[in-house]
Amino acid sequence: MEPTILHADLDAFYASVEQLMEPRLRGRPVLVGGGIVVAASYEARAFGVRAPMSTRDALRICPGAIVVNGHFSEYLELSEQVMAILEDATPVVEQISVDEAFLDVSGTVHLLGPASEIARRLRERVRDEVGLPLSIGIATTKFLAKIASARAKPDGLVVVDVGTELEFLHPLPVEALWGVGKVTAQRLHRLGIVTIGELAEVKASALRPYLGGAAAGALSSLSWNRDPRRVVSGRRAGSVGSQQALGRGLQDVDQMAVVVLGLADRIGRRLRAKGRSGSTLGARVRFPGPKVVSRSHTMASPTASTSAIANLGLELVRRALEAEDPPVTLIGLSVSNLTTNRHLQLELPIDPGHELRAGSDRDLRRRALDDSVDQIRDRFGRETLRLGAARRGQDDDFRRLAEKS
DNA sequence: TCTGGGGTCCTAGGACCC
DNA sequence: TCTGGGGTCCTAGGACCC
Repeated sequence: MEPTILHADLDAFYASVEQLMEPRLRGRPVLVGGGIVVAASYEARAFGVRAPMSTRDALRICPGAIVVNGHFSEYLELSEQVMAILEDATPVVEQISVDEAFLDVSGTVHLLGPASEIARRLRERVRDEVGLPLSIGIATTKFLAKIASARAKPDGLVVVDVGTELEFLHPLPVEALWGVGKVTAQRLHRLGIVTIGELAEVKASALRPYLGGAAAGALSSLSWNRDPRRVVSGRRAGSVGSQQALGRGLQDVDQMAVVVLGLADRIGRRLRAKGRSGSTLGARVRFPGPKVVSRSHTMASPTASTSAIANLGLELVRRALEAEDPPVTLIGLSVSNLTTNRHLQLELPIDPGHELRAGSDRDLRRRALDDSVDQIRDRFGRETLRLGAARRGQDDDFRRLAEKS
């Protein structure tokens, strides 16, 4: 029997896309980012460049590198193409970021052949049809498949056969485990635990005082390749946020208000484009050094309105300033406790096609929008406050539809 | 040590309800 | 009035991931 959980991971995704779009970058060290390196091509990694590293440091160790700004909409587009190919192998695809997904092929192996054969064909298709290198790991559990794909890079395939999992896992350093970062690794090292095999020797109850209950239990299980998480398709985001670093920092609350308005605008647009609203608003304010203060507030009803997010956001930032003095080096806002706007989804199917085609004409778009508001009014008998928010959301969606047609 | 921006999950205390 | 236990929600902070 073969393992059937795949972890597919595009290699150095952003940098690979840049090399795909710009032939002169191929075979050369490429850094994507501005102040810091967001992604580095394998040619740059050979010099020791890692993300996130300041571009200055990266150029010092890799002087020949070419720095490019990201093309994020292109990344999204290619990501969607790749995900579509993955979905040909099984409907059970769980996308966990732009460049990564889990697949469970247990339901399709009888049609498409063994998992390793499915993986080989997926890699080939992504290479031929999209032009990007894809690495795949295959194992009996999610986290082991992820470790396997990391070992497969660059541009490879690694299968951890049934029965050989612990042999594969135990010699690896604890940092290879999903969920072990710098802090946890240090705590484990202090206990004399360096490899996953050594971790497996220790009972979860003995780790608990150092790592907390959840982490102790989870890591202990993982060290024995016990990972009950299923591959789940169609996950939806639980929060939408935006943040902005402020260089040396802002002193003036009025200047902070401008930043907050910009963040609220971005978040509001994205929420409305997704047809969602949220009822909890959180603000994160960073001060020089490692000091971060967060404040949050839960509203009586969800919103996707830019002005509501901006007003409450500014209030939360003010409250954070009671705990610490400026300068403020970063402000972040995020909306969570998301719900889906049913009004919006209910009304979207109407199709005044001829009006949408005239998408550049703002008035025509508005009229199409007002038509749908009338329909909502008919159906619900009144125009509620919630409806106001949904209407603005439709504006974004209509614009997208208009641009497509 | 900081440099970015997008997220998830966990912990712990307090308020509140039954 | 106090004692007890169980559960949910909210808030603040932290670790981690890509």
